[in-house]
Amino acid sequence: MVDALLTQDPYVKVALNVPLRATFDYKVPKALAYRHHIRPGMRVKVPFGKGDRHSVGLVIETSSNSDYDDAQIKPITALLDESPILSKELFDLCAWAARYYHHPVGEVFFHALPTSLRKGERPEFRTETWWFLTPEGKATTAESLKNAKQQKAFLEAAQQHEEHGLSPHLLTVLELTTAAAKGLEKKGLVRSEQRNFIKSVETHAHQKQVPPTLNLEQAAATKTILAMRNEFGVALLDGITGSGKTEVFLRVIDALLKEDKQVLVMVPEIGLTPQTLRRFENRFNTDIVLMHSNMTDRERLDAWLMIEQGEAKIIIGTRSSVFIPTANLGLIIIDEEHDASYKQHEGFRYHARDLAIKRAQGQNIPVLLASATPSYESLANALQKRYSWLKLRQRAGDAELPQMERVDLRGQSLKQGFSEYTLERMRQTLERKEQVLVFLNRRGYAPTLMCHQCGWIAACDHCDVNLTVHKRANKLHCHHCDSHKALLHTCPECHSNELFTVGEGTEQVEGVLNQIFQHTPVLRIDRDSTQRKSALTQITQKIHEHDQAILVGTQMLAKGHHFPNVTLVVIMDADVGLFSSDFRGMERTAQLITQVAGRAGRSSKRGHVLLQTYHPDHIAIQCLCEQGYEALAMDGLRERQQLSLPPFYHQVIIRAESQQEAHAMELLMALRQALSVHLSEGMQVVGPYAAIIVRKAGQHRALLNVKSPQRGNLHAVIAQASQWLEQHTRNQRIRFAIDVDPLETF
DNA sequence: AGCACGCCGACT
DNA sequence: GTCGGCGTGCTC
Repeated sequence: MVDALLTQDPYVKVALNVPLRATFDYKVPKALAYRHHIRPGMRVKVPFGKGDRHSVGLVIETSSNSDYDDAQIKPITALLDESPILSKELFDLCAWAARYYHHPVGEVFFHALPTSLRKGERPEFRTETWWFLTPEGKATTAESLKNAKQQKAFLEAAQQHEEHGLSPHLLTVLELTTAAAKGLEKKGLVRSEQRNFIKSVETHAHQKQVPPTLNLEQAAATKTILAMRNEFGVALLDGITGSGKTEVFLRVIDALLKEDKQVLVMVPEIGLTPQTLRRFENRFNTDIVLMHSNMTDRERLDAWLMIEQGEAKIIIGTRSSVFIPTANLGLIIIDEEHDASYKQHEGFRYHARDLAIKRAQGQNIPVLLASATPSYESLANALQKRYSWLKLRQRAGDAELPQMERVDLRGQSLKQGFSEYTLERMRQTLERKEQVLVFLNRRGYAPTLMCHQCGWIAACDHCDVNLTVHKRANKLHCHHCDSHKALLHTCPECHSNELFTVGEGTEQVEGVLNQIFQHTPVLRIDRDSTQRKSALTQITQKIHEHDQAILVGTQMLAKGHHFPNVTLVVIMDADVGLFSSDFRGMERTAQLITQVAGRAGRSSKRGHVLLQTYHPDHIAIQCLCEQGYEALAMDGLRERQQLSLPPFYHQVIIRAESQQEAHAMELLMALRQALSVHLSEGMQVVGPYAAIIVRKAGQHRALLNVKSPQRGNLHAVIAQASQWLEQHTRNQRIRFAIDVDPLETF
């Protein structure tokens, strides 16, 4: 004990959940050091700030000395953990992420913890009361309690479930009351026991299934992945829609479960459909834990503990589950790896795919990236043989790939955005009792409201964008800051009442199609129509009920849902993204079109895709239609290399926001000046330039783009920049953000 | 991020 | 006279 006292460092460096890049030094009280061994990864309660304010902090390191004057250093109030709450691997991952993304350490560490643990609660399961029969209860006949009906029923149930006891779940199912239980407890016939809440096996919907036979490609992919299973490595499962990627997942998971390993399956934010979950549940007779944003704090902590203690073998989660602690992780799968929702867009701007790879490296396990439209980054890695490239090019059940056809809109008279040819093809499809999917990535009724007399356009008061017309809600809505106001009928400038809409959104298209195809149900799938909890399930149900139907929707349609009877897909505006100011515009559009096109013609019927375009001869549109996504991506990568763009060059964007128009820009100009002496060969600084939408939610936004062919010197410069920014934004009302590997550059 | 400190307008 | 508005500065 005396030895422990001598070896314990007198100071600890603590990370707090504040947006500050510093850690804070505290003293370890002798009494605490005598009883406990404080180590990195443990939570502590510390005084922080004025008054007797306290915060929860995480010990980063123990230290024999401090740069601070000993008199100013406060002692730790309490030690909250007996052992580190973060494993060595996760601790290192967070520390690495804080450095890589130049984000305040404390915020990174606390981001990795469920809310209740951030607040200092104990990492314990919620307990629940179970009821058991006592020997006296066993000897008593239920009949003797006929005066107390509830107690009689309870005792009978307890006798029936003598072996395992009565769980709260059983109590509800059997309609038993706790009042009865307490009554029987008093009589000494039953006793209660507090047990950890663990997702109950009895609620599991497992049905034994015969797994389908794998085709040659699937079998080869499965074999390759399994051969990688004992060491770090990345495989890119590049499989067209319908090629059976999920079946490959299931086979690999099955093999790992047999070795008693855990598998983390990451899915995009909206990709977590009940369909996906059911598919896993039907296959595996093991607990599957979900981690997503709609869970309560309590549910989250219980799931976190189940995974940490190895009770749950399969984890399906969104972005933040990359930080989930595991007992024996064997593989990370990232489904739809190209999806932008893996990157956090504010605050701690990490990319879950990239962090997953880093994590796997630290734990020496493989990663499986999967997509029908892999990101250019991953394709580049596959080309350079850093990833194993596993291609699935065959569709299950001999289904043919959808045929892509361009519809030339030039000189055509359009009916609310549809060419006569498109409408005719829709008619034919519906007559065959098949379904049509119309894709338009624009919500609302129309993107613009304009005055016929004076040309006034409805714009947002807080952002530099036009307001979107939502006719059904009778509102003008800003899709950037979410503000809305009542739909106007007279022009506020010239008071004419000749206001008209320009362009089409899904709401308008839904209405138009309802008029044209009066006997066909038209169903809309977008954020507005699926806001209510069960709305999406209801809509998909309706789709399956009818033979003919038209689905109208935004990119929500591209994610995960299967519509087996859709044989025609109409892309209303294939040109968005062709002339985008963002270099990733083309990649995004190609992914979206390919994903939506993949919804068509799954089984015996071949699918057709119509791309309405004003640029049928555009090289990209042509390439996508005739040669497909991979060919277009290869062209795109060549172009990226020539233009020194990612993934060949690395980028960091520094964003600044200020109330005052010029402040953000001036700050970044000064920063650029300050950085100029630190720049090395090959580095470029672009900007500062105003954001495309300069004003968003009342803030004026400017950005500075720093590029380099090497990561090392780029990070050195950004470290300088972050230090400079912390100093120079201290008293001004300017906010800044560092975005490493940004997905958006405007 | 919080929170306290501090210096100027309309009110029981 | 004060209550409170949120600009400014600091947290080991």
